[in-house]
Amino acid sequence: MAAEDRRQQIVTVAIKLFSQKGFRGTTTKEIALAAGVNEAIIFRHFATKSELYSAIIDQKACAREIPAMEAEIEKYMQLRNDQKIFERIALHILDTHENDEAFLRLLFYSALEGHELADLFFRNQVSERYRMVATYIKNRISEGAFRKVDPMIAVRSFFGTILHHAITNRFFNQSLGDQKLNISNCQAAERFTEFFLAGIINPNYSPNNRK
Amino acid sequence: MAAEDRRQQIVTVAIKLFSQKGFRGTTTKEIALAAGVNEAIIFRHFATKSELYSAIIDQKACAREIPAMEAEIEKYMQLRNDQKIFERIALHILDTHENDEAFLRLLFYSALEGHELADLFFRNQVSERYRMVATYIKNRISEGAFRKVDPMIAVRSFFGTILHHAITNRFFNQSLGDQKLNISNCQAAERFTEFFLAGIINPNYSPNNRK
DNA sequence: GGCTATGGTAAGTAAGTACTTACTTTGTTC
DNA sequence: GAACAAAGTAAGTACTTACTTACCATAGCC
Repeated sequence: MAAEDRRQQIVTVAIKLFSQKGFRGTTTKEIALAAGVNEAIIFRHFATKSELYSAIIDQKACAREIPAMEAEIEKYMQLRNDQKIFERIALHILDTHENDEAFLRLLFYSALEGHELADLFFRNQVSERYRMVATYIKNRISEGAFRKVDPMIAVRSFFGTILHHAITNRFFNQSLGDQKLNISNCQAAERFTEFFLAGIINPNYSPNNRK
Repeated sequence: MAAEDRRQQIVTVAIKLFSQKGFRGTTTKEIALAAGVNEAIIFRHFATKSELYSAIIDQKACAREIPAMEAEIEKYMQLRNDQKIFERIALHILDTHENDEAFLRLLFYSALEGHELADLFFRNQVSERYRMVATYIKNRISEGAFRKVDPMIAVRSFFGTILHHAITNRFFNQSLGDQKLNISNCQAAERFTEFFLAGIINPNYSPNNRK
């Protein structure tokens, strides 16, 4: 196998294992076994185990988001279609976490073990999205469409709701007994968004009669 | 030192270390060093490292909640003082996580590493609290005081908001750049509750004129 | 066919790891 | 103060860890 392919294969295998057992909990021997090569070739491609982790970080933390999704949200923002905006964001988060469980686990391990992945991800991706949504909410408030709330409170409420749903379903669903909430991501996005918007929309507002 | 005291001391030290570095990431030698004893006496008190973890679980997962707090909430529920109810719950969660960071980390490590602590905690504590709040919301809806929403959606929204705030502030505050939200737990409880209630309260309701 | 670069391996090493053994100290009881 | 149990220790054991060394195999080029 060509060097670059092997390198990528090792990274892919390592992502899976690190996400399952953490950085400390995964041995280079296991990675080699899962990749179907001798342990030594890992160290030919990566000087240390940490360097392998760094390669993962480069690949994951700086991954560009699907621009199609961002464009879609931009469009809905211009149209002032509140329901669609928040529904789309929610669905994106829920789907991402469902399709890439490994990444969610990797993020948490990173935060706990003190690697830089979680920090970089927050800095590069989450923070930016928070800002975007906060700005939109601010605009809607000044238009009179939303009640006068602290945009950051609203943002945390919304993202908190969605993330909590994703994490709870992923990690703790078995533990919840009869308190489960087994609905599709699509439904969840719709209903959490409805609930959120009902709390923030200004009931006295009509688009033709701005404040 | 008496056996029971030493045992408890080892557990206390182990909680701290496991929460910092995880079960797999903490060595029995480190625990012994931090407890100021020889490694062998850990194994005199606990047959294996796992048994030490089990002792922690017994102590943490089944810890009785402050009954005073629960009584307080019960009282507010009877008085139908919505703001106080949710504010008190929120404050309890935020304060718990602030005062016992170790426990939050222990829970996450447990969920990731697949120990039973997280599961037990959810089963014994979280699930119960979800049920209690969901029931209250149901009652308020049938009284006409709250809008007709799915109580589970509302519960996840509320707990999600609060937990997300606690976790974000604890783990990722440094990474958020200018998107920080540095307010006291007291303020956070009050404002998140206000925001939540605004979304769920039935605007046409007055206590003397039930549905 | 010989030469070399490259992808691969077997078999190490030194420093941990959980856990044990054989022994010493210390406080209590009579 | 002798007897004895409990609290403590130093120095192991067998195994695993990240990382290394010295060696093979094959493909491409002359």
